[in-house]
Amino acid sequence: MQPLDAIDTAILRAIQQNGRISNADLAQRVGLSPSACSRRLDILEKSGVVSGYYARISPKALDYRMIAIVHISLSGQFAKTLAEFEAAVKLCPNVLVCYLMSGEYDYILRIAAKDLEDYERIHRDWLSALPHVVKINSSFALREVIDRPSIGV
Amino acid sequence: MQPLDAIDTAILRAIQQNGRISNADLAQRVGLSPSACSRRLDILEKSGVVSGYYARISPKALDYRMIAIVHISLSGQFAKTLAEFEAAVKLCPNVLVCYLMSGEYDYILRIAAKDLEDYERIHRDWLSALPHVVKINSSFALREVIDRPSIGV
DNA sequence: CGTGAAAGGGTTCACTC
DNA sequence: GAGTGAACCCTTTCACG
Repeated sequence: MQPLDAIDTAILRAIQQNGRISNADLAQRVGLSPSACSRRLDILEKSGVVSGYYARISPKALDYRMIAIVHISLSGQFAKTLAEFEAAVKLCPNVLVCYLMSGEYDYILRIAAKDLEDYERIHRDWLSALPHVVKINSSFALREVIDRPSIGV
Repeated sequence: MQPLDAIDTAILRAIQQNGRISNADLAQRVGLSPSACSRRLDILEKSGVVSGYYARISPKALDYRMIAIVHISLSGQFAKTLAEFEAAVKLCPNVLVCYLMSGEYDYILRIAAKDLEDYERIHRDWLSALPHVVKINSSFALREVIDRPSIGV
């Protein structure tokens, strides 16, 4: 991937804020003709810099008002242990993010729940049932300060 | 917000996967006429269930290969202390996510960096310079298992 | 990279069931 | 609420300078 110039950067910034902007408007905003802008965007999409377009659904509007951050430790780091855990965690729709980590805990999860009672259900029926888990540590978000879809460019 | 029926759910699922789907295609996919589909989507947007559309930029394509999870403790929980910290953290473009938390640490951050050297720079120039910080704990993602933009509907 | 034009498709009405 | 049909606007995408 060749480095991005100022115009590519401006394109990325624009479509990151508005994924449904038309090519004509985008071109005007970055100071390019529609054809040139379309060519650049095409390259950015085909090269994988733009990996897709998504609608953002507000969790609150769907009545998901709680965000929990959960640290999990497993009984070992064998490949089979990790694979089985990951296959199981992928089945839980409340898990928004899951990272395999270095350090004290093996996994960090971000989980959406409707309320504390809902979280208790998730904890009981999903988290505690995950294979190879030996330690679960939950904490709760009091406020969302930043939530960017990607790095600022 | 009134509860969503099966068609609303199907609409949300579709636009979550493809934010640039045309209303005509969307209508066909959920089994509605274009006009009815447009009306429903309009309601979903105006009521805030759909909070926007955005392009997903691949951090890897921009050469950001590292994800760090950082736990931070402040010297107090006074409103002024939190406000000053949050104002400062918002200025760092590498911070993708920041939550004010209950529990042992005050904040959890998700940070993108190009490599370890880049992360050291961020740690030195940004994190350590944030006001009121008394404790920083960094760990690194070995693998991204799940990263959903929103909850599955 | 910009211009211009052609073609194709999408959105959005008013109206009906 | 949902479907139909048509008009209008806009977008995309060429070939060429």
